[in-house]
Amino acid sequence: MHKEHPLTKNQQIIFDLIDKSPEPMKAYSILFSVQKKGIKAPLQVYRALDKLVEIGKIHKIESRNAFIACHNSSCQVSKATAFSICEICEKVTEISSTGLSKYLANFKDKDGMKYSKYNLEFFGLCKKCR
Amino acid sequence: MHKEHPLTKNQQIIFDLIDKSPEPMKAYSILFSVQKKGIKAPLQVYRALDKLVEIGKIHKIESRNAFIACHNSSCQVSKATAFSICEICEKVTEISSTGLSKYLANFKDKDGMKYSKYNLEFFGLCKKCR
DNA sequence: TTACATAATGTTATATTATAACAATTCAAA
DNA sequence: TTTGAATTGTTATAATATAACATTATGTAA
Repeated sequence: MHKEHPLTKNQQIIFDLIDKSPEPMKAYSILFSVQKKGIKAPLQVYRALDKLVEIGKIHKIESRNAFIACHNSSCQVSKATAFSICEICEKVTEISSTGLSKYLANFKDKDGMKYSKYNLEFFGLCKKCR
Repeated sequence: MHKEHPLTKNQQIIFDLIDKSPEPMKAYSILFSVQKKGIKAPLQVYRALDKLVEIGKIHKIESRNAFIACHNSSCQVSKATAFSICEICEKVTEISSTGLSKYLANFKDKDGMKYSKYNLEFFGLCKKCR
């Protein structure tokens, strides 16, 4: 369980924006959208993004350099992420599969080593784009 | 099975460099290293990298914006990649586990959808850094 | 061989993504 | 109420990646 720190002003503004977006948002597109609210510089955006990622409110889609809000209530989620990405329309969906997360959380490599964190990105075509 | 296209000059130079490197290499560090061989511009590097990724000779570590040579002989490997990454020393190892790759290749999401490609990055501490 | 298509190269410029460094402010805990 | 940590504001710059266009090499089929 986490202590639920309330978000700060910039964090809240940026989280709300990402949370409402139907698609992953990129940092400079976020910057553009929040300039009217007084967030003027890239660093202000990146700092909020870093924090939001750290506390698990958003995730970074590494292959796209973009951010989506987390809608998965699980605690572990910032350390164990999986997404499906449509290679045509770029729609991204967070995958929450107990089977998958258990499998990966317990995965051991050749040396018997377990890992504390993972990120998995699946690529293919979404229903609409098939 | 692939038809084995021989690499072009730039591709070969850049592949050799990455292949010899004990750690993932970044594009501009590659550029710096190959300037004495006549590769002067970022685009020349990125084009070779793109091609090498496409044909599966190297992989991109998305969370690090860096590239490593593939040492996995499997054909599928450019569409199905998994790595372990040490969060202290940044050592990256390609994971080749039949179990893992079968599990992921056959993974279906809630809608019963399968994916043509995936990339998985595990994070933790390597043996030396524990 | 010639000519055609395709891929690769070279080059300049620029777009995109991200962080360094430092000063000022906020805010909760001791 | 002070003090320490986190957050913010700001300017500048670093790091990563692509656009656009001209040229050169390579393979393939007539």
